[in-house]
Amino acid sequence: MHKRILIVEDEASIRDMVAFALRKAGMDTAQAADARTAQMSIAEQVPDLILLDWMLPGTSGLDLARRLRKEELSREIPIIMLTARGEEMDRVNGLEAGVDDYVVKPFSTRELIARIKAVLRRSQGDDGSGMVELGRLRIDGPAHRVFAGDEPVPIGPTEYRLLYFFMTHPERVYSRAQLLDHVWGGSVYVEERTVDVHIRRLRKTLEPWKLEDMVQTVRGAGYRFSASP
Amino acid sequence: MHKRILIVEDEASIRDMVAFALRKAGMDTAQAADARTAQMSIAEQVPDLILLDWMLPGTSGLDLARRLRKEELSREIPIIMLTARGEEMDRVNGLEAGVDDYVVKPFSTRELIARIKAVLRRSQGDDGSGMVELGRLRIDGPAHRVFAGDEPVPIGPTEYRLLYFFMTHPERVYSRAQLLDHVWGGSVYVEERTVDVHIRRLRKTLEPWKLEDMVQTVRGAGYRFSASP
DNA sequence: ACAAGCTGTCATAGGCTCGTAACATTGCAC
DNA sequence: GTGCAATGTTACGAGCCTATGACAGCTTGT
Repeated sequence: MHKRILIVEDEASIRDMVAFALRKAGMDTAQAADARTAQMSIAEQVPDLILLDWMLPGTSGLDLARRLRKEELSREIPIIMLTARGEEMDRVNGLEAGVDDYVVKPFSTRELIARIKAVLRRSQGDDGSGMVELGRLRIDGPAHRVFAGDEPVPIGPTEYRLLYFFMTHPERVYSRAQLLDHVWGGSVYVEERTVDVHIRRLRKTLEPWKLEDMVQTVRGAGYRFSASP
Repeated sequence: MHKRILIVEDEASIRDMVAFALRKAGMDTAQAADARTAQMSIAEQVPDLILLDWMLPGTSGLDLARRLRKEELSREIPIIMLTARGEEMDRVNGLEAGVDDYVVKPFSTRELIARIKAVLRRSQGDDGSGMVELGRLRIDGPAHRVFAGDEPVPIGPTEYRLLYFFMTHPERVYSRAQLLDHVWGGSVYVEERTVDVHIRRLRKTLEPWKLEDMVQTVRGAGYRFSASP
């Protein structure tokens, strides 16, 4: 099943180059030269992943990323930022905006494709059925249910979204701001500390199955979901 | 360890200028004015990277690139193409031929060197995934985690940053002042002896895996991180 | 309208880290 | 071997970060 990648980049030569490489790698591509076109393209057909240039005429890539995170339609789409050399220092900002990964120009298409595949793999639990499994935990997306072993786990809406995000993005640290962007959606303003509370609640719901250790605190950085202690 | 760069360019003045800049940047250079000479040079000593002019008398740079990709000996050598303005549209062809990057003339030597370093870095196992490995130690940047073999190593924030710096800059001595600058970030003032304490703490966290000898004292100079005793 | 379930915020408690100072050791020059 | 300088160790109080429980406002279902 071919993945659809939306390339948002104002420089035509780079856009074409990337599009060519991706098609050769068996992906479908759509292109946009600016934020407006990008949003129209998304409205028309939701891509599986967005490659987003940092510098865009008009609305910057970062702004567009933030905006996409606020829309229900586009919140779940993974985003990879393309940044020029020297813009690396802004990584932090991008990560806070809920960007999934970065590729620094100049990049080889091989590297780019590897990253794309990595992000797609991460954010899809692999089989596209909506089922994700990690350790003894299993989450059934379509059914909106969580299982520990065979037993169903009672869980509230926000905790469910949080857990779902963690299950689809395991083994990686996320700051409170990132979690807010990915799980809450950025359109709402809530205190960062609120994340702590929901982490606590998630741990508590996992306690009966002794799985609370999967939610790990990384002091000074954020939280991580992992199968290994 | 100096990298060897082969410059394939018919215009002698450009060739010399580039060679001069690269040597100043601590790289070794070899030169060739045409495809035939280039292949002989490679046969004699395999370079770490090839700078290849797009336009060459006789066999074009693109053809040479294709040819090099077919040879077992030269298949893995990264290639950077030098193209004149207006030739950008041909990027696609270059990609197809397995070119790693492009630099458009006229270029500054600083840019060229940056590109070379970026490509070399990528070709050396730094795949941009944020994973660093040295001896039995492995550090996973995105996950913010350290492993000794397969076991996770519990580690605090500062020790983590210190270890991360060491892992990315191994086999080299750093004074306490340098470590403060790189790990603590020059804007804070702390006693130099504080470094000693953190070195001690780092060694202690590595002790359970008998890896404490990787952190080595260089009396009168500072500390060094190394895989060999 | 009422009950039950959720959520975001706060205040407080609890732990963990960090930078220093003080003291112990080691290495080196003479 | 002596003595000085550099490094190793340990202990500790302050400060920072997280965990936790309580609470009032909301939403949903009855």
